[in-house]
Amino acid sequence: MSSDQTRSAILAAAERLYADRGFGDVTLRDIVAEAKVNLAAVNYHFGSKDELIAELFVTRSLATNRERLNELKAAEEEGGGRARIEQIFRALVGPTLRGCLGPDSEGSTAARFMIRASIESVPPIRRIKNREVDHLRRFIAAMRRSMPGRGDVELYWALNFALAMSHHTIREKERLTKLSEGQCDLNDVEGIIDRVVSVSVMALAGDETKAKKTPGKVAAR
Amino acid sequence: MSSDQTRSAILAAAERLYADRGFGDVTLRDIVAEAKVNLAAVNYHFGSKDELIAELFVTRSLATNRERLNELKAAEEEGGGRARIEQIFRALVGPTLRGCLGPDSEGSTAARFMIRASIESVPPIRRIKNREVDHLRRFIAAMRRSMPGRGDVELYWALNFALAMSHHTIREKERLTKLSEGQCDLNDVEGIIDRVVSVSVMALAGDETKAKKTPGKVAAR
DNA sequence: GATAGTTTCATACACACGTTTGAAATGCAA
DNA sequence: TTGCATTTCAAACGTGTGTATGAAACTATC
Repeated sequence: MSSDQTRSAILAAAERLYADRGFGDVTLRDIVAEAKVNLAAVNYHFGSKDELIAELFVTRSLATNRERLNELKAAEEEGGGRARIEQIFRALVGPTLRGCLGPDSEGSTAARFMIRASIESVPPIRRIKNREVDHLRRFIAAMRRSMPGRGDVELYWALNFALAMSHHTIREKERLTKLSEGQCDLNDVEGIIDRVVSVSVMALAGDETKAKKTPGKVAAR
Repeated sequence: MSSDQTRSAILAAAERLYADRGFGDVTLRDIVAEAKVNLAAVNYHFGSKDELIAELFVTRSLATNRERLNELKAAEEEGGGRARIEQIFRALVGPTLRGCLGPDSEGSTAARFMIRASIESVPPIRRIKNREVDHLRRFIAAMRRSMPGRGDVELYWALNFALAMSHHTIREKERLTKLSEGQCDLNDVEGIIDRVVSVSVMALAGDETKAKKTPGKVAAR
């Protein structure tokens, strides 16, 4: 058996098991059993368990980031260097939501793995996530070009909220289904993207006075 | 030493250690060393490690829920049974944000513990969170009374997004600080609450046509 | 087909973990 | 003080873990 076959058998088995049962409940012995390879193969090919997890996450994460940037680039070219703000948000949250929700969501191991990674947040994955800042800066730059009137702070908050809605919906999709007793259709991915994008745009474009400082009534305590 | 002293020494030590180093890195032996009690005391007083964690989380979580409901109740009484929608969101996200962000955030062990619980999501805590649905239904009911015109689905989504923004901001506060190079002031809790509430209101009250279905341009792929 | 390099394999290591045990100490009521 | 229940303690148990080892099997090159 060639080396690559073993490597990818391990990767596939690990991703499947992690997706199904979470990081906490899956041991190397489970993985090698599923992959039908020897226990020592993991350390031989990946160095350690953490590096295996990291490789899994990096692969999927890079793919998503590439999709995001492609959409962003397309939107900017279409607008001659300035994408419409709505399209920027769409490029930001679309790929993730499409990947993790929707029709493939149940079938796709990759999607379920990324959901797990989002929920459980194990050390090697956290380490990688912290390097994602550069990637997000590209979106901030695009937003700045798109809405030169807004201060940077407003842009950061809008981006933060867009990611918040997107990730939280993925993380808590089961709770939302349960809470709404099935009334919220988590399979209608495009509808969800529309919602998230629409609210994100409102968060940024909405009432300027409100966005800067809502005097608001202090809640009773 | 009376039984209660040992119990609370364990609780305090555990909360402090979990808050500082996370659930994954703290063992029972660390806890009993910090609490200066015997190893067996944990199992004697709590039954198991998971039950200790659960008790910690339940205590803090009940306190937050109580605060939330108090604010909600006050708002509804003030409005004669119908709270303003803005106040409902404020009651929902205010206590959590105030607890986990702001000036106490660094000092308060409880706050840092709850942030950890939000980030790491360990099994016993997940189990408890799943029972939180009933609590959220009270807010849905209040929202329904406040805005009888809206369909339930819209209410569920708005509540989902409000929690999303609140929790994500807490979870990722360090990344947001890093991304914005300190320009987003995570210590200005009331300002953050204003932002979250304002966007939540917009998500619900904003353009009806938009909220139901944004035709929107399908993103380039 | 001999040789060097790569990959597999069974096995064991070392250890950290949560939990259990049974005796000792302590508290408390009669 | 006696007797009984509660609480503490040191020690060990049993298990599951990631990792290391060294020999065997395999592969490719000459």
